[in-house]
Amino acid sequence: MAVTIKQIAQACNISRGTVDRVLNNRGKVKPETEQLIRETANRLGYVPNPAGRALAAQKKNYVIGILLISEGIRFYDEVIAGIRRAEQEIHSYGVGILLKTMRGYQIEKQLALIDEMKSQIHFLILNPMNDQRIADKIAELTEEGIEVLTINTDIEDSKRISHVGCDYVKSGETAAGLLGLVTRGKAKVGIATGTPMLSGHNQRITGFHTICKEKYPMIEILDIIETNDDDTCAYENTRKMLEKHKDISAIYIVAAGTVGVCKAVEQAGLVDQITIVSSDLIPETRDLIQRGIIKATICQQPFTQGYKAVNMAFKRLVSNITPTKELNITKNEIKILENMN
Amino acid sequence: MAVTIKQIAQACNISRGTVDRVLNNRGKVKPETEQLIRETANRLGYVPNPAGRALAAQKKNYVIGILLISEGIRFYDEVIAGIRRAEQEIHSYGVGILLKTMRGYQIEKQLALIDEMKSQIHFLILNPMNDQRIADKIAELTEEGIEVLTINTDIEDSKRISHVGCDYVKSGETAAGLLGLVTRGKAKVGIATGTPMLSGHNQRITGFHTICKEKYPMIEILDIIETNDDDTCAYENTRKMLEKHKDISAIYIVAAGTVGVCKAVEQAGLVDQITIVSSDLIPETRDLIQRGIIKATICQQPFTQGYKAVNMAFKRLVSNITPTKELNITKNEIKILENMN
DNA sequence: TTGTAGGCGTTATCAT
DNA sequence: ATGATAACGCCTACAA
Repeated sequence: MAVTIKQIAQACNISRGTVDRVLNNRGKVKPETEQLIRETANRLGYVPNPAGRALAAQKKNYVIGILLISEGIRFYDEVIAGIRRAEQEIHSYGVGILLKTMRGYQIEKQLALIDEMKSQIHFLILNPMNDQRIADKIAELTEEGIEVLTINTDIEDSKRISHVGCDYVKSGETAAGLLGLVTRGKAKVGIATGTPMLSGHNQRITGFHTICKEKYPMIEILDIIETNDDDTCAYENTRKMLEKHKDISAIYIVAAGTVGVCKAVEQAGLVDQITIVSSDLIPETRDLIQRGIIKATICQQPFTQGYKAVNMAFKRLVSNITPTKELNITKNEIKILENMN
Repeated sequence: MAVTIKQIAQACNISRGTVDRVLNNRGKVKPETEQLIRETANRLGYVPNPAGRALAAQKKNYVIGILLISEGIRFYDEVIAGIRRAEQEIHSYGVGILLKTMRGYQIEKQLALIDEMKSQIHFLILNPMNDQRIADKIAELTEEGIEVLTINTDIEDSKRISHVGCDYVKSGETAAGLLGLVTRGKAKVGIATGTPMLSGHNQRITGFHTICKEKYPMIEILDIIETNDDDTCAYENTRKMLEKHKDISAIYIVAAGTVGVCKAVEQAGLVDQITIVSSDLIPETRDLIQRGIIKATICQQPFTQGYKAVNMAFKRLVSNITPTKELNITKNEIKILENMN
């Protein structure tokens, strides 16, 4: 059986309370006592019992706040599904979830929503914009004892304790690697990105570009258009691109707007000529794969992102366990018709 | 806060002990009391608190037995890694793991090992051979209060409470689907299976065959050889196959023996002509992918299989939670160079 | 600075 | 058939 605080107390001829004070750095312990306790704890290999901790932590009624820029973006449905699943599991431990969502990328709005949530939460899972003011807000929250974990998008030089998300560069590399295989290394590609304002989108393009250059020199990137993560815009710009470049043989869809891009390709009657690789898997994508329009899509485990983020927050609050890794990277999964689901 | 036994007891004007007896079906309760308690529990939405249960279960010193036919098969390294990770996590709950491994497919040996473990364990995770005697043994254990969960390979018509493993048919379908994409639907394929004695191997071939027939009529299966999951045998038989069928343009490696197959292809100087798709990802496969010999491999989340199996056993023992699903199917992941790790 | 005691929810044992 | 009580490991408020 595992070592307990009680056993350490006995071994040191001291009370449980004091051992607890040392092990949880609550101070007010004589240095030599502390020394002794730490040594015995290490010697016996003490590992806190999560069940005990959870039980004791219940009275605190912890709330985990979550703020996502998810409105109007279907991708987040799965992230939220993961959050809900985790919520069920932690509910019986007396920990609750406060989920807020927003639409669009306005810094002020995000700051305001964070402030609004602040008083009701003990931890924040944030889908941040990459801006200094957000980083400052994270620092402020941390000061006040509310730690922050970023999800899906990270933010540079901030005090967030950890990040859960995919490796966007590798996502682009995977898309290129797969396209290289499928086209036998020879293609003229049009890239449909979301917006250059989101680093994740840019990183995907970087990764895609790198692999093309290094491994598939015969894959040529003809054009890069923006969809603004919007299908109408995607349709319009793809249509123009197809008119401009009659020799396009492949399209890499970096972000949302998938339906619009594919509509343009279909209407131009180019389905058989153009190999389309997309990103993420929403129901519409599934449909397009089933119809053979999209050949493959690169996914980033959105469910896992939501589930894992909540679980890390939970462990931090209830079991006082700090995330071991600063970066928790989800897999870049290749989905084709046969392994889609 | 969630509803507790105590609250139910108060609401019914009765002691916690009785409520516990009802909720855990220990009998010795007056029918009308039972009725009342069940109703209030449902009405209030009682969900047992896992932390409380875990704490109380500790004194039992549960041991989860695991028996794998893993010796000499590198694939299982990852399964075992998953088991070890889960072991660490459940250790502090006072639950231990007893892992036994065996080599080769002799029914008697497996039966003997199960008997040997029986007295020391409270649950068995089994990698079973598909034989009636094993099914009978599972029934016997279940009778005696030791429930059984199958891992990686399932067994028909047995009393195992659940199964963790991949969908082998879909694995084969995925391999074919990917090969179809890469070869643009036109290939002459040689299949290297392990042994027709293992249903998983056969199911992969079935899936592969189905997709070829339905979706890629121009993919022709020229030959099927056996590797016996052994590299020497794989090398020899691949060599012969390559001599016999000069026009082979792709190979699907169904099971182990990957290194042997690839060695034969390399020695025949056919690396550039033959597209190889394999199954699973051991270090040697990784190397072959890096060298461009293998283009893609279909994986089945071995780590997750081990981890999940132990966790389900743990929950069953400690929290009295029966697996919701009878089948827990892991994903068939497509790995190419760029998303391998 | 240190010790004591009670409670978190569940289960087991012993008494009634 | 039912109730009372102690125990699991941890945390905390209060007492010393």
